[in-house]
Amino acid sequence: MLIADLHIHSSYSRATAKTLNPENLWLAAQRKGIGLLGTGDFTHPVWLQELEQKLVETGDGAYELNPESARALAAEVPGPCRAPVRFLLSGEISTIYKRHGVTRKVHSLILAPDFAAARRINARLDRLGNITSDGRPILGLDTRDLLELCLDEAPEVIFIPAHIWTPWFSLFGSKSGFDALEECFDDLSGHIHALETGLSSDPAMNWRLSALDRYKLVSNSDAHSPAKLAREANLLTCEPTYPALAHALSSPGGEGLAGTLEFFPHEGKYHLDGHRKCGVRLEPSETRELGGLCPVCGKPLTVGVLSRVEDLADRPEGYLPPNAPNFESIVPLNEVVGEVMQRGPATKGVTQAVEQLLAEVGPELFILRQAPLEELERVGGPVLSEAVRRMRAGEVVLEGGFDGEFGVVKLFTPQEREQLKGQGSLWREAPSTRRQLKKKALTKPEPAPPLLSLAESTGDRLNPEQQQAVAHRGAPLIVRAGPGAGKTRVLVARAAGLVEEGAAPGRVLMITFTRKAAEEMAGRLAGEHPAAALVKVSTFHALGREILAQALGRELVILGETERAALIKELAARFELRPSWAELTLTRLKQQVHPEPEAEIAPLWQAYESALAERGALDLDDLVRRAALALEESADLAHTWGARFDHVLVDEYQDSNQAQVSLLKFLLAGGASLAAIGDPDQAIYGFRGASREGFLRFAQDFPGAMGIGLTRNYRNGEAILQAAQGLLASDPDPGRLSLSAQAGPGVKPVWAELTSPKAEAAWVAAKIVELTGGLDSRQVERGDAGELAPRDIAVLYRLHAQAAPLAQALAQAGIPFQVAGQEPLAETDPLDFKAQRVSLMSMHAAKGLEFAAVFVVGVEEGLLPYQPPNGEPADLGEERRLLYVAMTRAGQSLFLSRAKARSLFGVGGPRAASPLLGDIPTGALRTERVVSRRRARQIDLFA
DNA sequence: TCGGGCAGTCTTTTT
DNA sequence: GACTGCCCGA
Repeated sequence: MLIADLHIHSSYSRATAKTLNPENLWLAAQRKGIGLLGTGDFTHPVWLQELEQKLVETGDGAYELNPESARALAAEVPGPCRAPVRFLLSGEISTIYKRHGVTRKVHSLILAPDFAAARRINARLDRLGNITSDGRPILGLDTRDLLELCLDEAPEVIFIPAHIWTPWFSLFGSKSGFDALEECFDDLSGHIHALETGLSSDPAMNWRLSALDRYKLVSNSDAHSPAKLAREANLLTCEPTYPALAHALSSPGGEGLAGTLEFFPHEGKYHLDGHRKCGVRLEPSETRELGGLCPVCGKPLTVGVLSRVEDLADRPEGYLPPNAPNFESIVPLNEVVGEVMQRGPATKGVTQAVEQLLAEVGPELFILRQAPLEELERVGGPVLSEAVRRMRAGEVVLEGGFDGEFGVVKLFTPQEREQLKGQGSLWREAPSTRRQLKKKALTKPEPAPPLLSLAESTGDRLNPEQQQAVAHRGAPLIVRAGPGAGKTRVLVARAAGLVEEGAAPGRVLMITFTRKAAEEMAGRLAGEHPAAALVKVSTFHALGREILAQALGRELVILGETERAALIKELAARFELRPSWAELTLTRLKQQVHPEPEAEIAPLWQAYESALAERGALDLDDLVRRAALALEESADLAHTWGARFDHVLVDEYQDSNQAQVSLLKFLLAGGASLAAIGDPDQAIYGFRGASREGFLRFAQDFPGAMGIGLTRNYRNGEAILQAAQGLLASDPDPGRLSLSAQAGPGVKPVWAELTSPKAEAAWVAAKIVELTGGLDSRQVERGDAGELAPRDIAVLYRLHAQAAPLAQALAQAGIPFQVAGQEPLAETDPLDFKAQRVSLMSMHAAKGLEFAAVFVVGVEEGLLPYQPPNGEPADLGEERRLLYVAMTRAGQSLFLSRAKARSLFGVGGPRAASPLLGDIPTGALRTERVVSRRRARQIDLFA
């Protein structure tokens, strides 16, 4: 019989023993009696490298410690324990992602057939996330997609959902799992053959689900230290090779896998239900009676494994399937001896006694399972043999674990201990009074924010104003819509409505400002109505390009951004002008169809234009302007494009500039209808020639215009909206709409002041861990868990230069993230577009997006409003709107923060809070006092 | 013609 | 703080 423990961790995983290296694993495996051991953490490149150096292949994907090391270490293995140890490459991956609107956190055990396959899988994972920060990496990837990736790289991969019943991180977990395996793995469900039952459940509990009949049940230790190896394990009758194991775990018959060694499930940390903080432990029936709520704090209970099994079970307790594999419940030897000696399982005396047993009897699992009781009595005394007998017979006293608290298994009653006292060699040790473990006072966690509806609008129905905007026909329409008012929804519904009324979809034009917005819009249109998918969606730039290409009869040569900068730099030097100023000024000029360059720029303007002409090239800004010019110059062209569309819709109208409006007028010349939507309070592209005034001038540009206001905000909690609207009040506008929050009161935005950008980044990372409900179980067990997925969270900054420390802190915390606009450096993976991560992006880039939680960092003087060194004075109004945009991205939670000192472009020193902060009404924010970590540790020590 | 040293510069974005 | 471009000496 071969004992296999396939799920362990290395020292490269969080909260694991530093001694977890190949040599110590080899030693520990023999002491336990394990013949086949997973290496753990093969996804960690450094660990994998160490394994490659220290292990040699024995053929068929199994490895052993190199002979030199084995010889050198042999003396350290107690004689009766010496036996061969084979390794298989194993690892665990944590996926955290949103599926069907619910945050899912699932752990998967993966066995790779050989080093080459492990490296292939790692190469793919490396492109999708951070696999170096932790031996058990966290990826924002759907578990199904992870399986697909593994199958792509190694079709023979063994993929096992890990500890399937634990509440926080598992396939069937009550907090973030699924009700059926197929919900998780979809079309790839057939590739799953085995399930890991975890410490808190045993096979008997799993047999109660007929849905699991077709799966092999395996048990592993998930050890974080050598001592915990094989606390659960598998009994194999097959050869110690990868293919043999793969066969044993997938063959429909029983061959190969004879059974498992199990914890008493009660001893697991999540067997029963309850609240650790409230001291409430409940049986499943009690939980049901209480409606799942804690009788002390009233919040939802942490529902444990037993409850969860009962919820999904379709068979009664005690059901025994035909040909049920065997399983044995065991208690770790140091716990057995600890109880015999009335000492803690990790105390010196117990350790010595265990050592003696290993040296005289054999490996731990042999002692627990097979050693003759007489022999145990001879070495350890009658109490020990009686303890082991009871364990083998299942005569134990159990106290179920709950909400992260381990359960207790007792072999003796106190009276028995008295009676047995004084007998046997192990018993001679004087019992010490058990020290009461002093529990650290838990910091009181903040109340969990009430979940707000993030729905963009009220279900399927449009509100009356939205409806009016959709149904309006005739005169040009301008819709002024605050954040979260359902702009996109109105545009999509309007376009679809026009098509349904009989408009030819190809003659309906939807204009956006970015390609991303265009793509999203096209997707939404396709979802709304099959014919609406044919509506033309384009950016102003793409449209200009199309018009110009037609006018010129050829494809355009467009000067790249770097070439343009180089050219301007060259010319600026010739005319003794600052290149950055020249670039900006040229761009601004080109936002008009007929620019009038002022004297200072005129020579450069002319030189630049002739340089372009010489190359037969255009720059980006030319696309719209030149298209408008071409339409002015050619009546034919103007006629063609004036008749091209029957309906034109424009998104984000506050971003349009004079050249774009001019182009728009040409498109409407043949009588097409116009509907524009936007929010002048979100005009943040003044540097590109767009101004809020352009929006307010709509009625002059398009006479007879009809205006509609959308005032119901479906995105932000009321507290967030109030703070944001308060900010704007410093910039009065009689036309401004007063918005009403539909999503409930929500919680106040948080304001925090940190000492440095690094401290600020660390604070953000810690908050994100909280919001996602912890990324590992230790974090989860600390308190109330948030339920956001990484993709629900964004960190917004004024300058890209702020991204670096944030990225570093998030990487360190193992949070999947992406920095917008600087991805193409690394090779992209086909699964990249599906990966879900925390977004780090500029406030500008965040316009039009929404997130459940938003961090606005660097709310500091000089940074917001940004004051460029020796540049023009900042446009306070525009920067205020920028902060407004940033704040209104947040649905549930908004965090504003600053560093008290920051060095920007080399100049360091203290920095005040942003003057814009003073525009937010006092009381609209909740200031969070942040204690630095060093200080916090001191307080902790003296408490 | 090379390279070391020094001064000047540093947003936000569109195909 | 990091990069570029320019000047100057060898």
